[in-house]
Order: sequence, then structure tokens, then C-alpha cells
Amino acid sequence: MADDRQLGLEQFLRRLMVRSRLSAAQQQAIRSLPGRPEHLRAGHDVIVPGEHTDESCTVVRGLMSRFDMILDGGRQTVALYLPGEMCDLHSVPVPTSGWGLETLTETTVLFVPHEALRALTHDASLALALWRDTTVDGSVLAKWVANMGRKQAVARVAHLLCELGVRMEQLGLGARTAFALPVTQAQMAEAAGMTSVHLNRTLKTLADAGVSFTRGTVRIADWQATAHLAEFDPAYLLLPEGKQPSV
Amino acid sequence: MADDRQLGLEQFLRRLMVRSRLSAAQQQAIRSLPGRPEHLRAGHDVIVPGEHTDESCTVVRGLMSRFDMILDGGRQTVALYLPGEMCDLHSVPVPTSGWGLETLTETTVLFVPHEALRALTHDASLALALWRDTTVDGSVLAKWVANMGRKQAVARVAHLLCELGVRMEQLGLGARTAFALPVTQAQMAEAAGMTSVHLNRTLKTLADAGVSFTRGTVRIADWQATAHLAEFDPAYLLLPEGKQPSV
DNA sequence: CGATCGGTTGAAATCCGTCAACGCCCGTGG
DNA sequence: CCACGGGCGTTGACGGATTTCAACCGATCG
Repeated sequence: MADDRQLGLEQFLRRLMVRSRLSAAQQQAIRSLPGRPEHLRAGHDVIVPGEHTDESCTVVRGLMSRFDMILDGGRQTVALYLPGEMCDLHSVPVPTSGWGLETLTETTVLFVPHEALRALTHDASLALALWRDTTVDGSVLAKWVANMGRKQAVARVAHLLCELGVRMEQLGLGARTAFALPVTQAQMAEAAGMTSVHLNRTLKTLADAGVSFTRGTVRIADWQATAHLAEFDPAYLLLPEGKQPSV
Repeated sequence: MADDRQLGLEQFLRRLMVRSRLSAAQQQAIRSLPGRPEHLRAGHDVIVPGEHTDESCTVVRGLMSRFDMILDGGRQTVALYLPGEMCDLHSVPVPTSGWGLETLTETTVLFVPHEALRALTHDASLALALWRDTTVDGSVLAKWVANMGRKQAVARVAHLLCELGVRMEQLGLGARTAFALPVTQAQMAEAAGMTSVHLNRTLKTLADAGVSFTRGTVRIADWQATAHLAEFDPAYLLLPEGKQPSV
């Protein structure tokens, strides 16, 4: 539908405004961005690693992953994107992406030309807002590095679920303790940096701790305990409480 | 010395210009940034995780690491910073850093107030250049996630050494096949996401492949073979060959 | 000369990947 | 209606990779 452009931009704007103060005119500039919505099946590669692109895409509905490819054909998910998030915002300053982008579920995306996004940077506050948005991405990546490097499977998976819970809740897509995540165990294993077999066993262990992931739904019975188990501290998600400075 | 400010800014400018075209006036704006140089011993924590800061810092001489802390007191290095790189550029849009910053060797840093950096963003091209610089950081982080997630010790360490080789070479600090890296094995283990004991054994294995790391010097006898072993493709470092677009 | 730090090594325990098989569900086609 | 096949989840057994614990050695420094 044609409304997907409006919807996608509205969600993107809302995400920006979580961390950045924007004037009415600046908000309007976001809402007026051009965009081409597209509806995609699960498992579709939007961008193949190494491909050059001149548009970014935001998730309208569904779930996407940015991944790197290993020689043996295996994939490692390096970032997950939820509705309202611009997967490829970093390609505005650097259009040659070494990463692939794929849909994990049936997903509606909105393609926005780089040219239009670059034009926004003539407004210093908007430039800062966009820059800030990719910084959040970087912060999440850094946390993922720390998790992969130092934690073992149970804590790593728990951390991933906590992170997704908070992000979902922030987007109004459920509670951090109960939200839909319609992905396969194999897909989740790619994000957690482990085998699907081992993820399966890990989920079993987590079930004893009151964390379940069945039929596409995550439930966390005891948030405090799980967050502690995962050593999860949401600070790195850079959520509100005292907005960030503007220019 | 007072010249450290000039030197640091000049190196930072050079780094920016690897990927961004800047006019004479824009270059001058970088060179005119205020800055407070400081000389620090090895192992000094410049920023403690969670601390708020209103300046960024660039490495003038030496080596720094950005790290995350685990409950048991262990640290995971999430990024390494070489001379000319601005460790904390991402703190310009988001001044509350969840990360710590420490010197790995004796290091000279230059602190630059956020205010001055934010002022630069009124020039859209400079804003894009700074944004692009943090994007490179993010790209490296993503690659680290992929390495941690999917590769085992030998390939992971080899990849780290290849990356540092290329980055060092780019900065004129040696050849990718022979460069100084005066860090301890424990420090390198923190970056590679493994125990110092296992790193030690891994280095031994790598020695058979012609990769040595002794007395603070890395030597890679057969670059091709090592890059292949590590599945190292420098594309993610976003080096020149066709500069990035400006506004 | 003792103390400390960084590097090295061995042995045991643990985590995780691999291989292989099985069951379930569901859609498809006979 | 049933047979078949494929995707997905589950489980067991095995082996390899990595951590942990502990000890030792050499160099450096007070």
C-alpha cells in the first residue's frame, strides 16, 4: 500500500525523536522524504555483501538482519533491525557496504535514496540526529563484541533476548518480558554466534531459568534474574532520560 | 610539548582525508580545533565505563583500547585506536559512553572539546566527514562480531594482526608484514576474545605459518597465505580507491 | 636478593561443534 | 484420503577447542 511510505517514515521519525529534539520543520523534512515501499518474503537477500547501493532501507514491518559471510557459506548476523530502524543509514556516508542484508520474516521495507538523506545534513541538527542514530548501532555492535568475546552460550542468548525485549518495548511492540519474535532457532543461532544445535540446548537450559522461546514468542518470567544472568544493562542502547545535546 | 596539539590534529585531518574530500577552509577548521594534549603511562584508564564526558580524544602517539567490563572484573577490548584516530568521536552525538578507554602503551592523547567538534557540523561536508569516520569504527566492530562469532582462535588472531598491519601501514607506521605492536599477550588476548594462555598457544601455532609476534613486533612472512588463513578482506576498513561522496 | 611481571607449559575440566538420527508439523500431490 | 517430502526442532554420542588451575622460568627493578 501507498501508506507504507508514510508509516515507515513516521516510525523512523519517532525513533530519531527518542534521542534527538527536532523542530516541527525538521520533523516535516523527515516525513517528506521520498521512499519506495516493498513487500518481501522471509529469507530474501536485500543486499548481497559487497554490493554498491544508493539507497538506505528502513523496516516498516517485520525483521531484518545484517550479516557477514564466512568462506564455508555460513553467515554471522552482526545486527538485527526492528520496525522504524534504518538498516543502512551508515551507507549514507559510505555507500559501499561489505555486509549483506536479509529479511528474517515476511517484511515490508522502505527504500530511501541516499541523495535525499544526504540533503538533510545541510541542517546541522538533522545531521547530528542521523549521525547519532548510527552511533546507537555502533554501541550495540560494541556490546555484541563484548558478549561474543567473553560470555558463554547461556548468558549470550539471555543477553540477546533482553536486548530485543527492551528494543521491542521501546517500539511499542510488546513488553520486554513477553514479545513476538517469529524467527527460527537457526536464525537466532546465527545472531548469537553459535550452532543451532547448541542454541537449542541453551534454550533448554534457559527454560529452567524461566526464559522461554516457543512458537515465535519470547517470555521472560523473572526480568531481574534474567538481566543479572545475562549481565544486561540497557545503558548501551542509549535510551532517553535526558535527551542528547543538539547543535 | 605544545606541538602535540598541531601534530595530533594534523594526523586526525590526514585520517579524515583518506576517505573525505575537504576544501582548504575545511582543512583549516580541523587544524584550528582547540585541544589539550596529555602524556599518559601504559595501563591508564582515560575514561571509566559509564562516565560522562564533554571531550573526545585522539591518539597522537601510542595505542589505546576501548573496552567493556565483565562482572568478574575481566575486560573485553571492543576497539583499538592508533595514532590519528579519534577514539571517542561517537561521543560527540552521544556524550554518555558506556565504555572505558585505556592506554595500552605509553601514549600521548589530545583532548578536543565536544563543543568545538559539534560546531563543525554546521558545515555539511564536515559533518559528513565526521559521521563517516565513526561509520568506519562501526564497520570494524561489525567485522569483529563476525570474527568472534564464527572463527576459532588461529583465524581470529591472524585476522586481528592482518587488520592492524593494514591500519598501521595506512598510517605510515610500518609495513603490513612488519610493524611494531608493543603490547603484552594479555592485552592482545583481551582484544582477541580469549585467554592469555590460549593466545600464547595460538601464537605458537601461527609461528608455524610464518606469523610471529615477539618483543613487540609482528612479522608476517607470507601475507597472501595469512590473509587467506584469516579470511581477511580489507574492504571493511573502507580505505580510499574512489573517495566517498560529499554533500 | 627478593618481588613482580610477562611469558611458557602441562593436565584436567568444560564448553561447544559435528555428525547423525528421529519426530513433528504441514503443505503438496497422487 | 493418504503418501511423501521438506523445514524445523530435538536428542545422543563423540571429538575438538578453549578455559581453568597451577606451576615454573627469565628478565627487570627496587
